[in-house]
Amino acid sequence: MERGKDNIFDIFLRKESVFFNKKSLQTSFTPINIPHRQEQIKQLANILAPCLKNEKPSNIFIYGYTGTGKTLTAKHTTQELEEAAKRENVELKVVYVNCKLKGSADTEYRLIAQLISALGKEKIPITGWPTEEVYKTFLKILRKQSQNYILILDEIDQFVSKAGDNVLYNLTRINEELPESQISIIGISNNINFVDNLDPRIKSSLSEEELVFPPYNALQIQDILRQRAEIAFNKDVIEPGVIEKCAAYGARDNGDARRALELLRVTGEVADRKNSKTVKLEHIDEGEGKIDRDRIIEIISTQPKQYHLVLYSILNLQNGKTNSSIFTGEVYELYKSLCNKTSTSVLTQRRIADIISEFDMLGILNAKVISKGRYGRTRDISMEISESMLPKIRSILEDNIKL
DNA sequence: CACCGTTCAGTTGAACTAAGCAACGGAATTCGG
DNA sequence: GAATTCCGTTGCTTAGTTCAACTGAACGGTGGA
Repeated sequence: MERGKDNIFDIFLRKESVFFNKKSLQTSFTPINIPHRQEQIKQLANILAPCLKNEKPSNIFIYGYTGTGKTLTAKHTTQELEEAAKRENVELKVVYVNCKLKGSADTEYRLIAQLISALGKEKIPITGWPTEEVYKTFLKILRKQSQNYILILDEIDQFVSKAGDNVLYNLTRINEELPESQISIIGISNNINFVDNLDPRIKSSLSEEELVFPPYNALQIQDILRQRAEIAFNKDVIEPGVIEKCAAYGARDNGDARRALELLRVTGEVADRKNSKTVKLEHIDEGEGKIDRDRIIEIISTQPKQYHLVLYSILNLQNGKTNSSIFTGEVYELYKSLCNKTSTSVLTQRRIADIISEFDMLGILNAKVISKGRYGRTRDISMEISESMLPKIRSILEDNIKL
């Protein structure tokens, strides 16, 4: 066969795209300058600056809703700081860890292990060591080089709700055992009330300085989108009003710039798929639906099998009876029979209750504890997912369960 | 009718267990002389 | 006899289990008006 002639990817390669460089719309992208966060960057820089003179900067706590640029600002500022430190010949190391990632940094042991692997080549086994030993290794690495360390702990609230605040206490105390180096912590949290439930000692040392990121308003999001769109799209492919509408979408959602960016990206993809030369307003509506779908499908399909069985049970129960509530007991019964059918080991009701409340936290279910009076208490469970997605989800689950 | 103790079906926290894993140290095996 | 490999033991984390205390309003009985 002649090379390239009938290759199915040729269509894809030759196809014209509205995108020039899609990367700038992805969440991982760090732009050179960050609009409407100059104030926060300046504050953060001021707080961190002392480490350029080998003094320990205060620990910092950053709050703000999702998509208000917390992570971006922290990364950007520390990056600049690192560069400045290099110029000034100051030893400085910045470590970023996202504590939310399930199974990688959601326990004390794993968080420290993550920190260690971020700092160097030292290997920590997944399990088997005493946590104390992991701390020792961590300290050893810190001690090896006398320098300043800045630890960025992203989504720290998620971590503490799972693993407790023990680690934070230990981390804040480490400085006492390290005369030659200093570590400072930047904690990032979406949850404003998070520090209130913290041990007062940790609270005071962790939030020596606090930074609040206000939500962006629609105009600010527009600026952000324009800046990114400049890089992301080809010239003149975006029709008037598109940016504004995407921005409005983000602004409606607690000033969430991330969602607005995502929407713009997905909208562009829709335009591409429709072979449209420009990104039109009507593409947004389609993008808007797709964005939620993608997110939920992503979450669901990455869950383990037992979770799928539970969700599938709930899905079926809801199908059976329209609009009346589903209770934990029913879910468990159906779940058990599903386990038998698929020859999966049956977990206890205790665990299933936990799984249900995890789904609740993920926003896939709505599970509220109610009392049915003399008929006990239970959770009132309902799906939080739009009707139109259910078939798709059902097929994902069925695929995974292998009925 | 208002009040109040009972009751149910889970919830929730804590202690416990099994499965994996790594390190340790002694026993068994290998090796070079 | 020293070096290396093997293997059982110990001690750890973690997901899940077991145990038991707790919960909160509907039910139904009681007494009062």
